[in-house]
Amino acid sequence: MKNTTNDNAILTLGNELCFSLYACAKEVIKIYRKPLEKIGLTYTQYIVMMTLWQFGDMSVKDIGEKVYLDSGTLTPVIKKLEKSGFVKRQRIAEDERFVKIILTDKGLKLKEKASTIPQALEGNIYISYDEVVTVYNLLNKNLKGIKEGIETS
Amino acid sequence: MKNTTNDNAILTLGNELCFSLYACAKEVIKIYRKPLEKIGLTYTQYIVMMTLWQFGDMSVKDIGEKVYLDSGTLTPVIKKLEKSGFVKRQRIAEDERFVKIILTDKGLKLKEKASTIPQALEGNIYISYDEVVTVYNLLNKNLKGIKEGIETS
DNA sequence: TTAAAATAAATTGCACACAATTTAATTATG
DNA sequence: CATAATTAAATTGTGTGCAATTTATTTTAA
Repeated sequence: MKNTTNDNAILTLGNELCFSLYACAKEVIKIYRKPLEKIGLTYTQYIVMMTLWQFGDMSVKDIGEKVYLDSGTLTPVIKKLEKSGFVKRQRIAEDERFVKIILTDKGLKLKEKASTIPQALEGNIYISYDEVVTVYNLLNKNLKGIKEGIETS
Repeated sequence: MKNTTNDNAILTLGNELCFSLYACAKEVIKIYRKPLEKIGLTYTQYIVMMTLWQFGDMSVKDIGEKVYLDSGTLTPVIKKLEKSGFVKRQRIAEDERFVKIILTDKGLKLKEKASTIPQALEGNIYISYDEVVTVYNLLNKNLKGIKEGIETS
């Protein structure tokens, strides 16, 4: 549902919200840094691995659509994951333009270790469970709108 | 109000929320890129300028506290703003450790041009005004908690 | 059917973002 | 009062993030 009001107030507040998003994302990701380092991942590598754990082996393009990153960012990130031994890269025979990213045994095993990562948030969330649900749903609603807005532009 | 529940659900959902924050912040900031480029700013430079417009001349440290960035990021950003002629940098006589960032005439005049920047969000916000208010308040509440949690740790 | 258009990755260049360290200045303390 | 501890910026090194371009491959169309 696209907002088409002429009211300027939402734009001014949206501008403030943009900064809050920017700052809050950075600060929350900072909480993850140390525990992720212990299992040998950066946050960007972590969300790529989570995508592979959840959806299985997939192309760079498909990963990019899930994590909102393009090949310019993903190629070096995935190459580092390969160097760490968590994934393998393989051109797809049916269409050599695609590179399939495949979890190795080591990458698959990492999933268990990574299951403790969300505990880093313990004591670092200052809104209630219901409020987390509310923010989560509204951000995803907005994100979906932006994504579809770009696709159809 | 620190959340101290043992319930694991909020951590799992918090982990998902972290990604939504990360993705939503990136996508919204992307909307700003072109209009900001027209007035000669990046998003990071924009939030530094907004801080100076709102609070007046201040030190690198004080800017950092407002925008959640350290001198490692701010020093090169501010040097670019200086090269563009929007600010001047000046050591404070009373305490030479501090560098005061001072708006130039050009930097002050930019405020008017920048007042049109939030219009970039027109047609790109897919939640209602009330929902924007809700997300904004909850993110700031959480951000405040994290900030105070770090200060007192 | 083959040259043009489209597509997926990779590459390039620029701008952060941040931890860790260094430098310079100020304050605290024995 | 002199040295140690602290503090603010700057520097260094690594890792994104993205627009624009390039390369390789596949699809479309004349």
